[in-house]
Amino acid sequence: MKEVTIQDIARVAGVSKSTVSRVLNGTAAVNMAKKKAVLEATKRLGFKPNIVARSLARGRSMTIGVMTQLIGSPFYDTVAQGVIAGLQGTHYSPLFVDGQWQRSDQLEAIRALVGRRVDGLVLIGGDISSEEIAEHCGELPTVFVARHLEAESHRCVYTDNVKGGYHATKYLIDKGHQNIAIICGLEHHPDAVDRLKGYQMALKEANLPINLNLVLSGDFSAGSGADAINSLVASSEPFTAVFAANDLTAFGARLALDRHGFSVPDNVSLIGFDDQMESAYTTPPLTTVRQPAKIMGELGVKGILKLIHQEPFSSISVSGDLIERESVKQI
Amino acid sequence: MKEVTIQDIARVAGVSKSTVSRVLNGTAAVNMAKKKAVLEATKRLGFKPNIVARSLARGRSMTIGVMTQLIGSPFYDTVAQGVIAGLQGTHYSPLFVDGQWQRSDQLEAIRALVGRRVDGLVLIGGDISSEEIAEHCGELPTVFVARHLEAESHRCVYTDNVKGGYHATKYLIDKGHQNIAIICGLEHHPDAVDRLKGYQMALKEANLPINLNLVLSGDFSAGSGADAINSLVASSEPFTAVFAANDLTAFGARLALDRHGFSVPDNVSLIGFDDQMESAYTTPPLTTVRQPAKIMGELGVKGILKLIHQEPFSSISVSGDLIERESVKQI
DNA sequence: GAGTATTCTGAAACCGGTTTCAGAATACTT
DNA sequence: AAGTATTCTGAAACCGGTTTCAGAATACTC
Repeated sequence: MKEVTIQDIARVAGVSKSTVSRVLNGTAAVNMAKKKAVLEATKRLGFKPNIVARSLARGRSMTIGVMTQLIGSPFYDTVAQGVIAGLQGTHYSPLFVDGQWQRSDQLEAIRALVGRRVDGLVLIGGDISSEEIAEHCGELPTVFVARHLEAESHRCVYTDNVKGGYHATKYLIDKGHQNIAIICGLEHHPDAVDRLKGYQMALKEANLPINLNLVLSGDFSAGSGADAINSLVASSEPFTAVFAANDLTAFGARLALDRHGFSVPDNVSLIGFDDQMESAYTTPPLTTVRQPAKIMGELGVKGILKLIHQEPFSSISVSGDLIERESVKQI
Repeated sequence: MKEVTIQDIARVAGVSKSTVSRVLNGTAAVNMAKKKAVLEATKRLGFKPNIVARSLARGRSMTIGVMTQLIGSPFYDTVAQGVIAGLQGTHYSPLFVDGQWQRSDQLEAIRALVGRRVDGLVLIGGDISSEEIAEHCGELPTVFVARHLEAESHRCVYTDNVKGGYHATKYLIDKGHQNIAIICGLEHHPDAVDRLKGYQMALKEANLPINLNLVLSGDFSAGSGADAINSLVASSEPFTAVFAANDLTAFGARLALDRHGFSVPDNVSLIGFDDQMESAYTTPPLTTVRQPAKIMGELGVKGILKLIHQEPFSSISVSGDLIERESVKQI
């Protein structure tokens, strides 16, 4: 099926290509009669502009490339939703690629976006370096969301994970807990190390010792949460509260605690991080640190649009709120 | 920053554009020396092909448009992951758009993809009609995933939701339950009506009455699951088991049951649908009907690639497995 | 009514690639 | 060595739009 082109319309309407283009884009005044003829032909032939050709000619594609880490990850998905929402009503549309948590895939994904000549890049999370970004993106307007890079501190939207980890831990301490375990996220993941840092800060501030037997490794998955609890219980190290690096980990921990006969929150208090959709409906509902993921996505979009229009933009740090539900108990 | 073009390479390597193109694509034999010169210039200048221009010239974009319903929905995200996995290693890359569950957004999204001249379309879920598809997509190779349209029965990949609903209900009946409530999904959503149909089928087959007081409305959200249980309990209609239209609904139901003092599974058995990631870690772990979402995504990709290469393809129905965990008890 | 300013419009160049076509260079026959 | 087949290669056309430019048509001055 041959697609209808601007040329066809020109022929039918009895004008030149240029005039058709002008009418369709309103880029210049056109005689009323011709304008009408063009519009009618457009409608009659069912013309749909070829965006590829237009992008090439204009040198702009009106798309924003969005790299996410893993479609299906509750947190990153929510950020992505914020990006979608933020783009609503602008003339830009998002083009998503998936980094699959892999450095190589991320680079590949970015290359694909750059090759498609996106007008801007929103990178959600990930762990590629400033140098790699510079090499691949050059002058392309770029904003980092849910990530804070020293060298890019003029264009990041992020939450302070140290503060978040601190708040969570402080909250447990204020509730009278002293033996607080932490189940960490991926070892080298910046968010994970920051949350751990916050945990340590809060303990230190309260003059509580940092007991390495209570620092459990994990990888942000539910399974790792369960494993961590299993090994903790096996070690018979006493504890009354657990801070999980994210909600998913908390879910796993919660089940494992249950298996070992610990009730949440009566025997053990549990706090998560993220506030994913399901967390309000676990039994008991999970107390957690909410990251304003959607808002971060929206702010990222605002930022990229500013950069595209050459307006100034600088990093924004949004704060996570502690959502008190029922998984933590005063002792 | 001016991008490096094929013309620049031609100049540096002392050959014509055509030759550069031939070397880069391997479309024709080229003298060894020139080939080398071209490759070297390419590397030295850091050439990155302009995919927009290439797409225009080739008339193919090497991208597959993927419309999902809502980034962040556990089930659809898993399908999307299958699509990503299926495309791995092919030369196609996915371009995601989000239908936001809205008919208008879906049409808009499809228009955007068609305008970008994607080579094929994978539509995950949604509720636009065959006619609308025909109008917007024309001859464009298209595959429907997680959806079964009568008029498109030559290109769908779907699970039999009637069968799934039947299995779930039958399982409860086999466990001795007679008063089985169902919390439905969105009223006009095909998956929801099919699951309800399966529920009714199983009851009828077992000669159990269909008690309309046990048919609760819902919308696939956790909140609607909780609401449904609240109104069910308020009605004081006796029940011993609940079949939720999806896992998220089951989570909400589980919490509400807990609030009303019903223990799962001791007082009430609960079964879900989808088997989303979190379901294995609820307390108790949720018995559910697993939809092979990822596999469906992969099969969808296989299908679209076949269609693009003009090979035959016909609909595939995959079956959901019942995953027995601990939320259902024999009575 | 001649001269100038404005508004329209089509031809042609352009965006950055691919592909056709025909001629040049080389290799193979006899 | 002449004739033919084969392999390479560059010029030019093309993909489907946008934009520049210069000329045509119209409107406005005095």
